[in-house]
Amino acid sequence: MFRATFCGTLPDVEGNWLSPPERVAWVRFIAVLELLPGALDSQLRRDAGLTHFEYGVLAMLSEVPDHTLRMTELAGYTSATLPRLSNVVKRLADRGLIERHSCPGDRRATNVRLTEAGREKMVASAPGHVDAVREYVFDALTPDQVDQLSEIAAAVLERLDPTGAKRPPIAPGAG
Amino acid sequence: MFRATFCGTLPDVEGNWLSPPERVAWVRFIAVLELLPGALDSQLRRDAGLTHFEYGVLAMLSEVPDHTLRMTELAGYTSATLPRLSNVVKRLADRGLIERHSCPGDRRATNVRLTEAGREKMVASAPGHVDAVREYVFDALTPDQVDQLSEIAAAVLERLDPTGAKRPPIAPGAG
DNA sequence: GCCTAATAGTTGTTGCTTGAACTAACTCAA
DNA sequence: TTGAGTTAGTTCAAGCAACAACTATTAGGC
Repeated sequence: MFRATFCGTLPDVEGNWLSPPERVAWVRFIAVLELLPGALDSQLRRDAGLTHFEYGVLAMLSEVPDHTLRMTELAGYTSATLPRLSNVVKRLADRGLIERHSCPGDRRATNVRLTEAGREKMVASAPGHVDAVREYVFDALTPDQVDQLSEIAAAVLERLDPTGAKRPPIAPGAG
Repeated sequence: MFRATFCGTLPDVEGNWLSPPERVAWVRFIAVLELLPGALDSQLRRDAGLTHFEYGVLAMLSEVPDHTLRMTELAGYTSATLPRLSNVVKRLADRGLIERHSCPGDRRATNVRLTEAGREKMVASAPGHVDAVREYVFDALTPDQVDQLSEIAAAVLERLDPTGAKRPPIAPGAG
Protein backbone atom coordinates (compact mmCIF):
# COMPACT_ATOMS: atom_id res chain seq x y z
CA MET A 1 0.00 0.00 0.00
CA PHE A 2 0.95 3.60 -0.53
CA ARG A 3 3.51 2.68 -3.08
CA ALA A 4 3.01 5.56 -5.43
CA THR A 5 3.17 7.91 -2.57
CA PHE A 6 6.82 7.23 -2.24
CA CYS A 7 7.83 6.25 -5.70
CA GLY A 8 7.99 9.67 -7.20
CA THR A 9 5.52 8.53 -9.81
CA LEU A 10 3.57 11.70 -9.33
CA PRO A 11 4.91 14.19 -11.83
CA ASP A 12 5.55 17.75 -10.77
CA VAL A 13 6.48 16.77 -7.27
CA GLU A 14 9.86 17.81 -6.12
CA GLY A 15 10.60 15.84 -3.07
CA ASN A 16 12.87 13.95 -0.92
CA TRP A 17 11.54 10.60 -2.05
CA LEU A 18 12.47 7.37 -0.37
CA SER A 19 15.24 5.29 -1.87
CA PRO A 20 14.20 2.08 -3.66
CA PRO A 21 15.12 -0.20 -0.73
CA GLU A 22 13.35 2.11 1.67
CA ARG A 23 10.27 2.06 -0.54
CA VAL A 24 10.09 -1.70 -0.58
CA ALA A 25 10.60 -1.88 3.18
CA TRP A 26 7.94 0.76 3.76
CA VAL A 27 5.31 -0.85 1.58
CA ARG A 28 5.73 -4.13 3.39
CA PHE A 29 5.94 -2.58 6.82
CA ILE A 30 2.80 -0.52 6.30
CA ALA A 31 0.93 -3.66 5.29
CA VAL A 32 2.01 -5.36 8.50
CA LEU A 33 0.99 -2.28 10.47
CA GLU A 34 -2.49 -2.53 9.01
CA LEU A 35 -3.04 -6.26 9.17
CA LEU A 36 -1.38 -7.39 12.40
CA PRO A 37 -3.44 -5.38 14.91
CA GLY A 38 -6.64 -6.62 13.35
CA ALA A 39 -5.42 -10.21 13.39
CA LEU A 40 -4.47 -10.03 17.05
CA ASP A 41 -7.72 -8.32 17.91
CA SER A 42 -9.80 -10.95 16.14
CA GLN A 43 -8.06 -13.79 17.94
CA LEU A 44 -8.61 -12.23 21.33
CA ARG A 45 -12.22 -11.29 20.69
CA ARG A 46 -13.00 -14.77 19.49
CA ASP A 47 -11.08 -16.78 22.08
CA ALA A 48 -11.16 -14.52 25.13
CA GLY A 49 -13.93 -11.98 24.61
CA LEU A 50 -11.44 -9.17 25.02
CA THR A 51 -10.19 -6.48 22.70
CA HIS A 52 -6.48 -6.25 22.25
CA PHE A 53 -6.49 -3.07 24.25
CA GLU A 54 -8.46 -4.61 27.11
CA TYR A 55 -6.06 -7.51 27.12
CA GLY A 56 -3.18 -5.05 27.31
CA VAL A 57 -4.70 -3.32 30.31
CA LEU A 58 -5.14 -6.60 32.18
CA ALA A 59 -1.67 -7.77 31.17
CA MET A 60 -0.09 -4.58 32.42
CA LEU A 61 -1.83 -4.86 35.77
CA SER A 62 -0.93 -8.52 36.07
CA GLU A 63 2.76 -7.78 36.21
CA VAL A 64 3.09 -4.84 38.55
CA PRO A 65 3.44 -5.06 42.34
CA ASP A 66 0.08 -5.58 44.03
CA HIS A 67 -1.53 -5.70 40.56
CA THR A 68 -2.34 -2.02 41.03
CA LEU A 69 -1.72 1.14 39.02
CA ARG A 70 -2.97 4.71 38.92
CA MET A 71 -5.16 5.68 35.98
CA THR A 72 -2.67 8.17 34.57
CA GLU A 73 0.22 5.75 34.89
CA LEU A 74 -1.76 2.95 33.27
CA ALA A 75 -2.82 5.28 30.47
CA GLY A 76 0.81 6.10 29.76
CA TYR A 77 1.92 2.49 29.68
CA THR A 78 -0.88 1.45 27.37
CA SER A 79 -0.51 4.46 25.05
CA ALA A 80 -4.10 5.43 25.77
CA THR A 81 -5.75 8.75 26.45
CA LEU A 82 -7.30 9.16 29.88
CA PRO A 83 -10.88 9.32 28.59
CA ARG A 84 -10.41 6.14 26.63
CA LEU A 85 -8.91 4.36 29.61
CA SER A 86 -11.68 5.66 31.85
CA ASN A 87 -14.32 4.01 29.69
CA VAL A 88 -12.44 0.77 29.25
CA VAL A 89 -11.76 0.52 32.98
CA LYS A 90 -15.43 1.09 33.68
CA ARG A 91 -16.39 -1.78 31.38
CA LEU A 92 -13.77 -4.13 32.79
CA ALA A 93 -14.88 -3.24 36.32
CA ASP A 94 -18.50 -4.00 35.36
CA ARG A 95 -17.31 -7.42 34.28
CA GLY A 96 -15.54 -7.94 37.58
CA LEU A 97 -12.08 -8.24 36.07
CA ILE A 98 -10.68 -5.18 37.84
CA GLU A 99 -11.60 -2.95 40.80
CA ARG A 100 -11.36 0.79 41.21
CA HIS A 101 -10.30 2.30 44.51
CA SER A 102 -9.98 5.91 45.48
CA CYS A 103 -6.37 6.59 46.38
CA PRO A 104 -6.00 7.24 50.14
CA GLY A 105 -3.21 9.80 49.81
CA ASP A 106 -4.70 11.79 46.93
CA ARG A 107 -8.45 11.78 46.62
CA ARG A 108 -8.30 12.99 43.03
CA ALA A 109 -6.55 9.81 42.01
CA THR A 110 -7.98 6.37 41.26
CA ASN A 111 -6.13 3.12 41.75
CA VAL A 112 -7.00 0.25 39.45
CA ARG A 113 -6.41 -3.28 40.67
CA LEU A 114 -6.67 -6.65 38.97
CA THR A 115 -9.18 -8.94 40.70
CA GLU A 116 -8.77 -12.65 41.16
CA ALA A 117 -11.30 -13.13 38.35
CA GLY A 118 -9.18 -10.88 36.19
CA ARG A 119 -6.08 -12.88 36.99
CA GLU A 120 -7.90 -16.06 36.05
CA LYS A 121 -9.01 -14.43 32.82
CA MET A 122 -5.40 -13.76 31.97
CA VAL A 123 -4.37 -17.27 32.94
CA ALA A 124 -7.00 -18.59 30.56
CA SER A 125 -6.33 -16.18 27.73
CA ALA A 126 -2.59 -15.70 27.63
CA PRO A 127 -1.51 -19.07 26.20
CA GLY A 128 -3.82 -18.78 23.23
CA HIS A 129 -2.68 -15.27 22.57
CA VAL A 130 0.98 -16.26 22.78
CA ASP A 131 0.24 -18.98 20.27
CA ALA A 132 -1.22 -16.38 17.92
CA VAL A 133 1.82 -14.16 18.30
CA ARG A 134 4.05 -17.13 17.48
CA GLU A 135 1.94 -18.05 14.50
CA TYR A 136 1.84 -14.59 13.00
CA VAL A 137 5.31 -13.37 13.87
CA PHE A 138 7.96 -15.43 15.55
CA ASP A 139 7.49 -18.69 13.71
CA ALA A 140 8.25 -16.74 10.55
CA LEU A 141 11.52 -15.30 11.84
CA THR A 142 15.00 -16.66 12.44
CA PRO A 143 16.69 -15.97 15.81
CA ASP A 144 18.86 -13.39 14.08
CA GLN A 145 15.81 -11.67 12.72
CA VAL A 146 14.28 -11.55 16.19
CA ASP A 147 17.31 -9.62 17.40
CA GLN A 148 17.20 -7.37 14.36
CA LEU A 149 13.53 -6.62 14.92
CA SER A 150 14.33 -5.82 18.53
CA GLU A 151 16.98 -3.26 17.53
CA ILE A 152 14.87 -1.74 14.78
CA ALA A 153 11.85 -1.35 17.04
CA ALA A 154 14.00 0.20 19.73
CA ALA A 155 15.39 2.73 17.26
CA VAL A 156 11.94 3.69 15.98
CA LEU A 157 10.53 3.88 19.49
CA GLU A 158 13.25 6.34 20.35
CA ARG A 159 11.74 8.64 17.71
CA LEU A 160 8.13 8.06 18.65
CA ASP A 161 8.51 8.28 22.41
CA PRO A 162 11.88 9.88 23.22
CA THR A 163 11.14 10.31 26.89
CA GLY A 164 10.05 6.72 27.41
CA ALA A 165 6.90 7.95 29.13
CA LYS A 166 4.84 5.38 27.35
CA ARG A 167 6.72 2.41 28.65
CA PRO A 168 6.85 0.89 32.14
CA PRO A 169 9.84 1.98 34.19
CA ILE A 170 11.05 -1.45 35.25
CA ALA A 171 13.35 -3.52 33.07
CA PRO A 172 11.98 -6.53 31.23
CA GLY A 173 12.07 -9.50 33.55
CA ALA A 174 14.05 -12.61 32.85
CA GLY A 175 10.92 -14.74 32.77
CA MET B 1 3.35 -3.25 26.99
CA PHE B 2 2.02 -6.75 27.50
CA ARG B 3 5.22 -7.84 29.11
CA ALA B 4 3.78 -10.06 31.79
CA THR B 5 1.62 -11.69 29.24
CA PHE B 6 4.63 -13.32 27.78
CA CYS B 7 6.97 -13.57 30.71
CA GLY B 8 5.44 -16.52 32.42
CA THR B 9 5.07 -14.39 35.54
CA LEU B 10 1.54 -15.68 35.94
CA PRO B 11 1.76 -18.76 38.14
CA ASP B 12 -0.26 -21.82 37.27
CA VAL B 13 0.02 -21.24 33.57
CA GLU B 14 1.53 -23.98 31.56
CA GLY B 15 2.42 -22.48 28.31
CA ASN B 16 4.62 -22.09 25.41
CA TRP B 17 6.02 -18.76 26.56
CA LEU B 18 8.18 -16.58 24.40
CA SER B 19 11.93 -16.79 24.84
CA PRO B 20 13.65 -13.81 26.52
CA PRO B 21 14.88 -12.27 23.25
CA GLU B 22 11.45 -12.75 21.70
CA ARG B 23 9.85 -11.07 24.67
CA VAL B 24 12.03 -8.02 24.39
CA ALA B 25 11.43 -7.80 20.66
CA TRP B 26 7.69 -8.19 21.13
CA VAL B 27 7.35 -5.55 23.81
CA ARG B 28 9.16 -3.05 21.63
CA PHE B 29 7.36 -4.03 18.46
CA ILE B 30 3.94 -3.80 20.08
CA ALA B 31 4.78 -0.31 21.27
CA VAL B 32 5.68 0.71 17.71
CA LEU B 33 2.48 -0.89 16.46
CA GLU B 34 0.48 1.29 18.83
CA LEU B 35 2.31 4.57 18.45
CA LEU B 36 3.30 4.78 14.79
CA PRO B 37 -0.16 4.69 13.18
CA GLY B 38 -1.32 7.46 15.47
CA ALA B 39 1.75 9.54 14.70
CA LEU B 40 1.29 9.18 10.95
CA ASP B 41 -2.41 9.90 11.25
CA SER B 42 -1.81 13.08 13.25
CA GLN B 43 0.67 14.42 10.72
CA LEU B 44 -1.68 13.84 7.80
CA ARG B 45 -4.73 15.23 9.55
CA ARG B 46 -2.85 18.34 10.54
CA ASP B 47 -0.99 19.01 7.29
CA ALA B 48 -3.32 17.56 4.67
CA GLY B 49 -6.75 17.19 6.26
CA LEU B 50 -6.72 13.50 5.45
CA THR B 51 -6.71 10.42 7.60
CA HIS B 52 -3.96 7.93 6.97
CA PHE B 53 -6.51 5.61 5.44
CA GLU B 54 -7.91 8.29 3.13
CA TYR B 55 -4.38 9.13 2.07
CA GLY B 56 -3.80 5.45 1.33
CA VAL B 57 -6.88 5.29 -0.87
CA LEU B 58 -5.79 8.32 -2.89
CA ALA B 59 -2.23 7.04 -3.08
CA MET B 60 -3.36 3.68 -4.36
CA LEU B 61 -5.50 5.28 -7.05
CA SER B 62 -2.72 7.66 -8.02
CA GLU B 63 -0.48 4.87 -9.16
CA VAL B 64 -2.71 2.55 -11.14
CA PRO B 65 -3.49 2.87 -14.85
CA ASP B 66 -6.17 5.47 -15.53
CA HIS B 67 -6.24 6.23 -11.78
CA THR B 68 -9.18 3.84 -11.56
CA LEU B 69 -10.01 0.77 -9.47
CA ARG B 70 -13.05 -1.31 -8.60
CA MET B 71 -14.34 -1.03 -5.05
CA THR B 72 -13.56 -4.61 -4.16
CA GLU B 73 -10.08 -4.40 -5.62
CA LEU B 74 -9.38 -1.15 -3.82
CA ALA B 75 -10.68 -2.61 -0.57
CA GLY B 76 -8.29 -5.53 -0.87
CA TYR B 77 -5.28 -3.37 -1.59
CA THR B 78 -6.00 -1.06 1.31
CA SER B 79 -6.80 -3.86 3.76
CA ALA B 80 -10.26 -2.40 4.28
CA THR B 81 -13.69 -3.94 4.55
CA LEU B 82 -16.15 -3.03 1.84
CA PRO B 83 -18.47 -1.08 4.15
CA ARG B 84 -15.58 0.95 5.44
CA LEU B 85 -14.36 1.72 1.96
CA SER B 86 -17.88 2.55 0.85
CA ASN B 87 -18.17 5.25 3.48
CA VAL B 88 -14.70 6.65 2.91
CA VAL B 89 -15.23 6.77 -0.85
CA LYS B 90 -18.48 8.61 -0.32
CA ARG B 91 -16.75 11.24 1.79
CA LEU B 92 -13.84 11.63 -0.63
CA ALA B 93 -16.29 11.92 -3.51
CA ASP B 94 -18.21 14.65 -1.64
CA ARG B 95 -14.92 16.52 -1.36
CA GLY B 96 -14.31 16.16 -5.08
CA LEU B 97 -11.12 14.17 -4.71
CA ILE B 98 -12.47 11.06 -6.44
CA GLU B 99 -15.40 10.14 -8.71
CA ARG B 100 -17.60 7.08 -8.77
CA HIS B 101 -18.73 5.55 -12.04
CA SER B 102 -20.92 2.58 -12.65
CA CYS B 103 -18.96 -0.07 -14.47
CA PRO B 104 -20.27 -0.46 -18.05
CA GLY B 105 -19.60 -4.20 -18.28
CA ASP B 106 -20.97 -5.18 -14.88
CA ARG B 107 -23.67 -2.99 -13.45
CA ARG B 108 -23.14 -4.35 -9.97
CA ALA B 109 -19.66 -2.92 -9.89
CA THR B 110 -18.45 0.61 -9.16
CA ASN B 111 -15.28 2.13 -10.54
CA VAL B 112 -13.52 4.71 -8.42
CA ARG B 113 -11.33 7.26 -10.15
CA LEU B 114 -8.97 9.92 -8.85
CA THR B 115 -9.98 13.40 -10.01
CA GLU B 116 -7.56 16.13 -10.99
CA ALA B 117 -8.27 17.77 -7.65
CA GLY B 118 -7.42 14.50 -5.96
CA ARG B 119 -4.17 14.27 -7.83
CA GLU B 120 -3.31 17.81 -6.79
CA LYS B 121 -4.12 16.90 -3.22
CA MET B 122 -1.60 14.07 -3.40
CA VAL B 123 0.99 16.32 -5.00
CA ALA B 124 0.55 18.74 -2.14
CA SER B 125 0.46 16.17 0.63
CA ALA B 126 2.98 13.53 -0.30
CA PRO B 127 6.24 15.37 0.39
CA GLY B 128 5.23 16.27 3.93
CA HIS B 129 4.15 12.74 4.60
CA VAL B 130 7.38 11.33 3.25
CA ASP B 131 9.23 13.68 5.56
CA ALA B 132 7.26 12.30 8.49
CA VAL B 133 8.05 8.73 7.49
CA ARG B 134 11.73 9.65 7.33
CA GLU B 135 11.61 11.37 10.67
CA TYR B 136 9.86 8.56 12.51
CA VAL B 137 11.43 5.57 10.83
CA PHE B 138 14.17 5.74 8.25
CA ASP B 139 16.34 8.41 9.80
CA ALA B 140 16.61 6.11 12.80
CA LEU B 141 17.79 3.10 10.77
CA THR B 142 21.04 2.12 9.08
CA PRO B 143 20.88 0.89 5.47
CA ASP B 144 21.42 -2.64 6.76
CA GLN B 145 18.50 -2.27 9.09
CA VAL B 146 16.29 -1.08 6.25
CA ASP B 147 17.01 -4.33 4.42
CA GLN B 148 16.44 -6.35 7.57
CA LEU B 149 13.10 -4.64 8.16
CA SER B 150 12.17 -5.40 4.59
CA GLU B 151 12.85 -9.11 5.01
CA ILE B 152 11.16 -9.30 8.40
CA ALA B 153 8.05 -7.54 7.17
CA ALA B 154 7.91 -9.81 4.14
CA ALA B 155 8.11 -12.90 6.33
CA VAL B 156 5.35 -11.68 8.65
CA LEU B 157 3.18 -10.62 5.72
CA GLU B 158 3.43 -14.12 4.35
CA ARG B 159 1.70 -15.28 7.55
CA LEU B 160 -0.90 -12.53 7.65
CA ASP B 161 -1.84 -12.60 3.98
CA PRO B 162 -0.57 -15.82 2.44
CA THR B 163 -2.45 -15.37 -0.82
CA GLY B 164 -1.23 -11.85 -1.41
CA ALA B 165 -4.79 -10.73 -1.96
CA LYS B 166 -4.21 -7.58 0.03
CA ARG B 167 -1.40 -6.32 -2.11
CA PRO B 168 -1.47 -4.88 -5.61
CA PRO B 169 -0.49 -7.35 -8.31
CA ILE B 170 2.15 -5.26 -10.02
CA ALA B 171 5.72 -5.17 -8.78
CA PRO B 172 7.04 -2.12 -6.94
CA GLY B 173 8.20 0.40 -9.46
CA ALA B 174 11.78 1.55 -9.70
CA GLY B 175 10.80 5.15 -8.96
C1' DG C 1 -6.79 31.75 55.24
C1' DC C 2 -7.94 32.70 50.50
C1' DC C 3 -7.48 32.95 45.66
C1' DT C 4 -5.43 31.20 41.50
C1' DA C 5 -3.47 27.58 38.96
C1' DA C 6 -2.55 22.93 38.08
C1' DT C 7 -3.71 17.99 38.40
C1' DA C 8 -6.78 13.63 38.19
C1' DG C 9 -10.65 11.75 36.24
C1' DT C 10 -15.26 11.62 34.30
C1' DT C 11 -18.87 12.72 31.10
C1' DG C 12 -20.92 14.06 26.71
C1' DT C 13 -20.84 14.79 21.85
C1' DT C 14 -19.45 13.64 17.43
C1' DG C 15 -17.51 10.72 14.00
C1' DC C 16 -15.74 6.42 12.37
C1' DT C 17 -15.61 1.19 12.12
C1' DT C 18 -17.72 -3.03 12.24
C1' DG C 19 -20.91 -6.75 11.40
C1' DA C 20 -25.31 -7.86 9.95
C1' DA C 21 -28.95 -7.37 6.99
C1' DC C 22 -30.44 -5.95 2.57
C1' DT C 23 -30.80 -4.72 -2.61
C1' DA C 24 -29.32 -5.27 -7.13
C1' DA C 25 -27.10 -7.74 -10.69
C1' DC C 26 -24.83 -11.61 -12.78
C1' DT C 27 -24.20 -16.88 -13.78
C1' DC C 28 -25.58 -21.21 -14.82
C1' DA C 29 -28.32 -25.08 -15.25
C1' DA C 30 -32.59 -27.40 -16.06
C1' DT D 1 -36.84 -18.38 -18.91
C1' DT D 2 -36.93 -19.12 -14.53
C1' DG D 3 -35.10 -20.20 -10.28
C1' DA D 4 -31.00 -21.08 -7.12
C1' DG D 5 -26.83 -19.48 -5.87
C1' DT D 6 -23.13 -16.10 -5.97
C1' DT D 7 -21.09 -11.52 -6.18
C1' DA D 8 -20.97 -6.20 -5.63
C1' DG D 9 -22.07 -2.76 -2.98
C1' DT D 10 -24.95 0.02 0.33
C1' DT D 11 -27.35 0.91 4.53
C1' DC D 12 -28.41 0.42 9.36
C1' DA D 13 -27.61 -0.28 14.32
C1' DA D 14 -24.20 -0.77 17.97
C1' DG D 15 -19.86 0.03 19.93
C1' DC D 16 -15.56 2.35 20.49
C1' DA D 17 -12.31 6.44 20.34
C1' DA D 18 -11.06 11.44 20.15
C1' DC D 19 -11.71 15.97 21.67
C1' DA D 20 -13.66 19.19 24.58
C1' DA D 21 -15.99 20.62 28.61
C1' DC D 22 -16.72 19.74 33.27
C1' DT D 23 -16.13 18.40 38.49
C1' DA D 24 -13.30 17.58 42.29
C1' DT D 25 -9.03 17.87 44.65
C1' DT D 26 -4.46 19.54 45.62
C1' DA D 27 -0.59 22.89 45.54
C1' DG D 28 1.36 27.47 45.67
C1' DG D 29 1.60 32.51 46.45
C1' DC D 30 0.39 36.45 49.10
